[in-house]
Amino acid sequence: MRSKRVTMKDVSVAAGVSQATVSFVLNDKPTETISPETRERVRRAAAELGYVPNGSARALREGTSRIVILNVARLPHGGTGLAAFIDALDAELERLDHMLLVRYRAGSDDIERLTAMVSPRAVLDLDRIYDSPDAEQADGGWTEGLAAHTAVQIRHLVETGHEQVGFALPRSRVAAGLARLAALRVGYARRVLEDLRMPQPHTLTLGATADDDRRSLAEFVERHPQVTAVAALDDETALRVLAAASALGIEVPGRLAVIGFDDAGLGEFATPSLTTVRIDTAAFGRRLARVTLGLPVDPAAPTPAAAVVVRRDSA
Amino acid sequence: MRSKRVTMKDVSVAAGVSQATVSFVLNDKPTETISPETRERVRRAAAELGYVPNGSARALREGTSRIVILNVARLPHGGTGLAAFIDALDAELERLDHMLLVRYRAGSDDIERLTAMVSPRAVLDLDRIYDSPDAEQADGGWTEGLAAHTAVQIRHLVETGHEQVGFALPRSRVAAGLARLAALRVGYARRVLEDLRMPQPHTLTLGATADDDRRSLAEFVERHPQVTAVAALDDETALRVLAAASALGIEVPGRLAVIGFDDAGLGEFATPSLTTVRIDTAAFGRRLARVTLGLPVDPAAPTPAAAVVVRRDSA
DNA sequence: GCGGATCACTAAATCGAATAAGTGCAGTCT
DNA sequence: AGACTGCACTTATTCGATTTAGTGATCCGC
Repeated sequence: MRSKRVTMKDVSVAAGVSQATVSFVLNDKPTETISPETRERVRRAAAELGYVPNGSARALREGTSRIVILNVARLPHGGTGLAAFIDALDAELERLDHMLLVRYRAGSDDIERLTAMVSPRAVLDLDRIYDSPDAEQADGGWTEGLAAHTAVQIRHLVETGHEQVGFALPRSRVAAGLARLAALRVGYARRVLEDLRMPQPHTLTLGATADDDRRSLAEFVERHPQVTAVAALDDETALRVLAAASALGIEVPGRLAVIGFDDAGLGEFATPSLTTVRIDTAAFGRRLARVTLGLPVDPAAPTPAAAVVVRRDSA
Repeated sequence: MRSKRVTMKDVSVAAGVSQATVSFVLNDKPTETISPETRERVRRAAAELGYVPNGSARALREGTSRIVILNVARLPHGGTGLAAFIDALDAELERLDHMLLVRYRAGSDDIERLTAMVSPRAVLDLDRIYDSPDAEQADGGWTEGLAAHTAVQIRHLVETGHEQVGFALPRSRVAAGLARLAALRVGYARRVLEDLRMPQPHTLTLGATADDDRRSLAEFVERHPQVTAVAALDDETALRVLAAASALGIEVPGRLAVIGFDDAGLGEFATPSLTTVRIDTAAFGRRLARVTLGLPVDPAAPTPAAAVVVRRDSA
């Protein structure tokens, strides 16, 4: 029952040509001249036998496999933006005959092991887009987009009349690998406020438990009574602010408006329901796929991904 | 600057032996007799040059790479149990000189592509433990544990005096790939209740929006007034039940107790805070790693992983 | 002191694909 | 007619590891 893998040799025998010819046909080598009839025969034989190229052999010969690794420090808590990003990246890579695999547990030594074991075409980093041998700036517009999207979040607060805003971060998660992302977000928030000639944000750092959150928030509102709205790092953080506010009797959005980031699904079910920013990361994903493989980016593609405020009750 | 990869040949030259000898030494081939001095020389040379075996070459020769794929249908929403499971699986595989990579986007054709491209040692499925060529029942005690853990969840409700319980499922997620897991959980719940000579559970299926949830819950409590507690598929589902109950003015846990599954972190911050089941999945992960690679399972290892009720306010 | 076993290795084949370097043949140019 | 070019392929090498089948040297028994 276990029919062994079909190799190029099998295809060549079936088509009555040499193995090299099969390779030329199947890879559409433009430098080689193969007659249309032979091409057809080879292709048919390959299809009939169900030939699938062996990735290991290919990787050995070419020096690099057709695998792209996405490095994620910790298990992500499903924001829809992240999911869509991964989906799109994956789909586009698949179209380009590559495959996306995700690696948890970052670490520099890990990347070395990874490189040796799978010779990936590139290693991307969710947090910091990692350097690949092919594309120096394999960014795909991510950070650029991050700035734009942070602007959408902050601007919503300003446009709804808030003059002094805060930025909420979870301490534990920041330590666990979101440090860089958090720093970027805070930086962009500062810049947006500067551009709008608004005062800089105060930082609200949550703790490890619900009690910590309450204490932090209580202290925060007391220390900064002029702050009437907070933008959170993500929806989970925002939901924690909501919970703490509810426990403290702080009215949301009356006394304090709260806005999340990267709609995570659960926000809709909170009370008050969470206003957040929904990001169309699919375009990013597709673009990053091409950039990563060193392909030209379709200039007609919509470059600046859309981010819209999902306006619910909390802001 | 870009010093090319160190190969076995390089090591053999440095150690003054043949390439075959290097392979024998580095892989500790028991059938071969190599003198201690030579072994030492080879090892030193390899260490000095920083030799790392090429995974592609190895995979080509051996027919299978040292990569294990964990197939996850959709982006998971970080339960701590899942995270710990993945961490432990990963760590143990690393100890055994293998590597865990995660693949989103399941699908049978995908597995074929995957097999061809990376020749993984095994493909595991978060939902259903997938068959690998080596281990027929590469289960690692997962389903067995799932039964035990579901029992812990249900028993908590029964022990706190509830005579008729419900089981809450999200419709959308069930469709999106948790179908099998959900079916297993419901099945185990039924069995536990049967064993306890309690009535079978009624199913509460949530919808797509907060409004749907409210309607579903309102109908559920009206139809089944005797149900005083619900066990949820996971924490996210439980939090949605909590939100709907709060909106409907249904007292939790007074009128309806709610218990989650696989402590997801956010439950602590809800009001009322979510009672849930915390699972020690690390032992599973380690065990599964060994089973997957066809290694004997350490009999001294604690087999039945512990699951404890994290008792908070909702049940 | 000579056949055979054991030791400590080495040479070479192998995995499957990509590709550089040929090869034979038809047609073209001069 | 002979050299040359282009076409349609094939042969053979390569990637880096594992592994089988040797190969000389030493040791053992009788």
